[in-house]
Amino acid sequence: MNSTVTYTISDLSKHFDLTPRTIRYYESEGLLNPVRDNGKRIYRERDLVRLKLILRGKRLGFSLAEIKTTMELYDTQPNESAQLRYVLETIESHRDELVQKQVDIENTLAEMQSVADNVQKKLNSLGQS
Amino acid sequence: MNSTVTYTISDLSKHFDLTPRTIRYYESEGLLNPVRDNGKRIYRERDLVRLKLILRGKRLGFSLAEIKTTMELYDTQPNESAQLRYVLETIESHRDELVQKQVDIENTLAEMQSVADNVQKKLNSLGQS
DNA sequence: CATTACGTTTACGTAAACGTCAACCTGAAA
DNA sequence: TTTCAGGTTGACGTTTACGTAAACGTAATG
Repeated sequence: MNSTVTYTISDLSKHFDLTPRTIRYYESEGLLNPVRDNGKRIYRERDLVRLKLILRGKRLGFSLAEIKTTMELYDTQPNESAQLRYVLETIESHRDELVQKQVDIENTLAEMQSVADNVQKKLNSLGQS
Repeated sequence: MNSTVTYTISDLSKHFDLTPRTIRYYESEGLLNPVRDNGKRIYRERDLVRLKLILRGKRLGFSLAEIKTTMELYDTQPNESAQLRYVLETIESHRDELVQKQVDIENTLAEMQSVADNVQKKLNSLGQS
């Protein structure tokens, strides 16, 4: 009972609201590699996961190249201690970058709230006149 | 006693680690507008603030066009209730987008931590053999 | 059996965000 | 006074992330 679920490119296209062109482009850049059935691309669960990672990376402002190297880093499981240490260092720097973004978001949200408050006050006083 | 602090383009260039070309580009796109002294650009506090906003926006993955319209939105103080309501709506949608990014970051950090834990375990067991 | 839907590759086009000259001006320092 | 460090405006080049169109294959459907 090997119920391997598969998807066509238009399945993914609809589900993630991407054009087929975009999905093929991600493959050409080495971010996806679906199997082929008579030339046609067949996507499996693994590709779905990768696509989600790509889109999340893009939402966070990372380039496809960055997303690729990151996924490769997390995929490969090295055995040499030097390599392992390198992975840890890279994760560390990625973490720092993400924490910086958190700070940026917090500050931006706070500023937005203050602007929104002012606008709301203006709206209230205007409706009351 | 009008102590108006000013900066040259290379001042900003060094302080923000940007090339002059980049700073001029931001101006050409309407994101900055320094005054001129005999043709030369003179930047004041207001420009510094704007530049910080630009860089923060970029760190969060926004385009220069988005950053521009956002800064304009927060700059202008409309008086019509329709306009005020529009500002509130826009802020709301920006907020949603930022909150989504927060979620993305939280999830990413969690996954990174789990990978780091595994790598660390591997490193420990390797050093112990 | 012709059409339609869906897929493929190849290739040129495009917008954004700068990099990289070239050719020029200008004020201060040697 | 020459020289040089720093500034200016074009203008063309480059990378990324796709859009778009052409030309073709294939499988199901009326």
